Amino acid sequence: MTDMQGSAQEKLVATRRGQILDAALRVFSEQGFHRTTVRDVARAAGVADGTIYIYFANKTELLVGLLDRLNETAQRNEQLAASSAGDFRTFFAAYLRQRMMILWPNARVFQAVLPELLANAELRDLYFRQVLAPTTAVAERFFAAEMERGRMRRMDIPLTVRAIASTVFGLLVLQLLGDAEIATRWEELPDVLTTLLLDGLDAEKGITA
Amino acid sequence: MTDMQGSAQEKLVATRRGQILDAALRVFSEQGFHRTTVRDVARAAGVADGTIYIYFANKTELLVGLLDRLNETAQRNEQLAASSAGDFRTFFAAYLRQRMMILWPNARVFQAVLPELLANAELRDLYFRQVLAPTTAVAERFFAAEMERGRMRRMDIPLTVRAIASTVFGLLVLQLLGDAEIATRWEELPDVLTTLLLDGLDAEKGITA
Amino acid sequence: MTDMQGSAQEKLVATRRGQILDAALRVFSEQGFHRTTVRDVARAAGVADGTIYIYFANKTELLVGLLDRLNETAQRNEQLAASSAGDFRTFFAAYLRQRMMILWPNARVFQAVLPELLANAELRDLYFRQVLAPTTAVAERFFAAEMERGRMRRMDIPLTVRAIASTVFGLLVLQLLGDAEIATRWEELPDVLTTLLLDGLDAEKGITA
Amino acid sequence: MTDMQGSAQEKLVATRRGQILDAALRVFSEQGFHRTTVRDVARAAGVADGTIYIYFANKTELLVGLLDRLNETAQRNEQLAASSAGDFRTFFAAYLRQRMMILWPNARVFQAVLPELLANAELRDLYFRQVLAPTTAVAERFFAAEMERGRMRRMDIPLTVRAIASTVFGLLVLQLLGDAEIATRWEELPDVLTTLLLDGLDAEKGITA
DNA sequence: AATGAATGAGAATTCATTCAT
DNA sequence: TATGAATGAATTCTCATTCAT
Repeated sequence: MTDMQGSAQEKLVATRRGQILDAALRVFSEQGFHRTTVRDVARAAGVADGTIYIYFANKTELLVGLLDRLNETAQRNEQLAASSAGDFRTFFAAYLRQRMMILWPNARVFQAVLPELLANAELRDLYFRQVLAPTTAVAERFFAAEMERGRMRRMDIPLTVRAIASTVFGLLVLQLLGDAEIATRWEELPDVLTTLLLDGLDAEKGITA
Repeated sequence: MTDMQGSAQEKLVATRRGQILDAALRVFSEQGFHRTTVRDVARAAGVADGTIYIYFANKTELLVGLLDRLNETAQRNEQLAASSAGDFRTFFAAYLRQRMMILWPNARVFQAVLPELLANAELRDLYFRQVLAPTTAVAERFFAAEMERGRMRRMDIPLTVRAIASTVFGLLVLQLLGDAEIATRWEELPDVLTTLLLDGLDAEKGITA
Repeated sequence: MTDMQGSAQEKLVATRRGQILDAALRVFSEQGFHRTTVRDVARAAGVADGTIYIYFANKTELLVGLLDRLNETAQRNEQLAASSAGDFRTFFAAYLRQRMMILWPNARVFQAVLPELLANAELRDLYFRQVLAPTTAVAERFFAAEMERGRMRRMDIPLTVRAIASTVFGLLVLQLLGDAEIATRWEELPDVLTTLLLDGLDAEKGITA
Repeated sequence: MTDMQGSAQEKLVATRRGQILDAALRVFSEQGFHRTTVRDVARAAGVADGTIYIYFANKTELLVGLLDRLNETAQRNEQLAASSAGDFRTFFAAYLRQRMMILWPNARVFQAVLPELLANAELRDLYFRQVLAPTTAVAERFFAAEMERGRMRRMDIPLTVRAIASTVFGLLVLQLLGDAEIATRWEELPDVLTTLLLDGLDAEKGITA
């Protein structure tokens, strides 16, 4: 019984945390982390100021909480790409699309979190170690395998992987900076990117093919 | 004589402004805009707190000042790319290298400015209108011309231009987020990117060619 | 119950506001509004600096708060004078005495508030519209009625009313400027003023009568 | 020669001081002493910030300077009233008119100086000792003499003198507080006041006479 | 004498965090 | 648990005053 109480309790706590994080996401992404007061978060969550501190040690932990949820999303989807059946083009297109599908719905989260991530060394390291580095490592292994199998041109794997990740990530940042074209035509991007990154810009190639 | 006094005065003011902006760049990029106090900037610049306000209306104007210098750098180098002699590959490699040569030395500036740029809507709009939009427009015209001349594969110009810009910009951001690989091997990137973006990843193409 | 909690809450808030206003009155009247820091008020009220801002939007609102209390006092006593039974001399003596009884206990408030009232156009307008103009209008109506009834010499009502008000108000100001005679003999003033303003200085009149 | 240089010098200094005081009067009366910066005064006077400190020890001395000029005006006119020929009514009307003629052109000076006079104990004492007390003393002697001569009703001289002074002074303050009636009809006031203060309000007296 | 850049003490205000209820 | 009043450290910005030119 105590056990069941405990888990009901835990679920309630998780719900409350989630509710506060949702509020934090909303206000942080609108006004930025620093311009947002804990009171803003509390109001948005419909709780009192002090209640925030029952679920989070301090204001920064709200950001960490958002980061953790991002991390979970990333991890949940990491396996997806592993199913690399078919030819390289199919694999790559799927890979790209999946990467973008993770990023796009989290645009608001990035708007909320990225500024502080760039400015706060501690947070940056946390994110790098927990999210970026593992993701990069996984991608490197994928691409290395593809290259081994001869399905991909021989290239510098670490830099290429980072370049591809950057293309997607950079598009997100550009959009966060106000680029409307990217925002409105996001769904078209996977195809454009697939062509660009698989076939390249060079006309010679395209024509010969 | 008054004239010369005036210009000497102006030069002194410009020097002082520059000295303060240099200090702001240093401390902002290290601790972030919000964690840095005006006093930190003053100390770093070797002046009194109040002196800052002789040259800048408020703390945010320090950021705008850094942004303006970035803008000037960008504009100074905008013409360079216009010299598009030779074949597309040469043009593109030059274009890429130039883009990166602008960004790389300004990595610190971006570390200082980007977080606030992402978080502050007003600043964001300023940067977008003054820097991003014009730069994108110029690039679109370049690429459109190249495509017309048949030197480049037919592609969606707006999205492709943004994708390429994002690749470079995203690499910068990824590096700012702590990726050591990008930081240490930055000089190798132009070549890797040229291959990636001109020829693509697809082994078929590479082999057939 | 919620209702009672609410009103208890409100009473607490009103108490706190009053406590802070009392402190503000003390320190403002001693050192002047501008020479007094918010910290001074806080210390005098026995609260922390920040607490002031829970009850007042800014330093000036403390002054407005004092002004409002003055206003309330004035309004509460406005009716009193309406009971104009008896002859004109009785009415006038009562009127004068009442006017002075309102002013005199508020001498400190005026010391605190008047300087800023004279210097701050916005505040001045507020006070003029909320207190002075209505009070003058009421007085004009009283005196006009008395004149109509033939109980008072025919005179220019607006200027006479202002002259009488000024005599009382001016005595207060003179006392605030350091005149000890007025301060020590305040209670004798209503009688002296009644004689002066009803009978005049002219010996001829006095003798003939 | 040194002497003449000296006096030329002195005249120049006096002129400069006057120019700065005029500027101070203008800006103080518009914005109030505390809301006005030394830079405001300097700009209004058409000199540099530092120049102010060549002629005045500090900001408060500007106020003292204005007060001194007021003092001089008062003293210059003190004798005027001494010419008390004719009957009491003529004397009193002349006295009143003169008092008001001193005050009225100095309304701006009072707007500039009075708030600080009320708020600053030191300044208040200075003004009281240098201006108010002597003026009151002179007036008391005048009125005492008139009373001795039987030209004036027997009254409490100190309080009556203060009451009369307050009527005039209070009208000025009321006008500074925004009363338009007083401002527009100032010239009519001496007559109204003469009637009020000499004959009184009481209809009985007026009718019998 | 005049200037005005530089100074730095000081003030208003904000806000993360605590804690009694 | 939840509340929100209270706290007071911290921060931005102002401005009287100084002083080298």
